[in-house]
Amino acid sequence: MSWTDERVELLKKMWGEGQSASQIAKELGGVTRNAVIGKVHRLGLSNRSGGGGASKPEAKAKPEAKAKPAAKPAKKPSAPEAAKPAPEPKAEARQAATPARKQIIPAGQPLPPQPSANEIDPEALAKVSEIEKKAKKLTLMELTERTCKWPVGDPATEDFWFCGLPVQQGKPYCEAHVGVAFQPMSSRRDRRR
DNA sequence: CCCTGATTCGC
DNA sequence: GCGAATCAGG
Repeated sequence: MSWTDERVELLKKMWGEGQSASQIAKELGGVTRNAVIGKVHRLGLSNRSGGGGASKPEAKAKPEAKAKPAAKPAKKPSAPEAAKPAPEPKAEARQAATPARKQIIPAGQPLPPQPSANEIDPEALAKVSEIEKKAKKLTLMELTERTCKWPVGDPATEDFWFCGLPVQQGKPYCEAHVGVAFQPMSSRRDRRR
């Protein structure tokens, strides 16, 4: 693929819209995000500003200088995550709803809380039970830093496994489980739907 | 690990 | 001019 006028045009348009290089590359097809970025630079629109006279008095001379002009408007408009986790459940003392068992988990690492029939958004719970069907059902040893560490079932039984779905970046759980793990305290009180 | 853009450098 | 490889951040 070559950079035809049309393709360059689309590139400019998308870049101007704040699309990421990978998105643009995907849209164009036949190119990688590297190609897109390279082109963007060659076109001289690395700085997403249509301003016009993008004066660049200084450019090279300092290969080590890592200047951060900073110009990140809003790349990811999609972020249905508003409420932040208030109480990080890192505490090990969080064993609420295991029916009646000595949930003595051998692992030394902090394990996630049990679903606890607490009061959680019905929706969130529904979501959980839903995804638990798709769960990878991993064993303790199969867990990685990229797998949801939400435990399901009774540790003292064969019927015990970890969710194992892809975690939400940063978090220890998948999206669904993050939902019930980090309850916005707001919805805790006076939550009726 | 996933992602982002920035830079380099052989082609 | 091109873009893979690499670098630097998040």
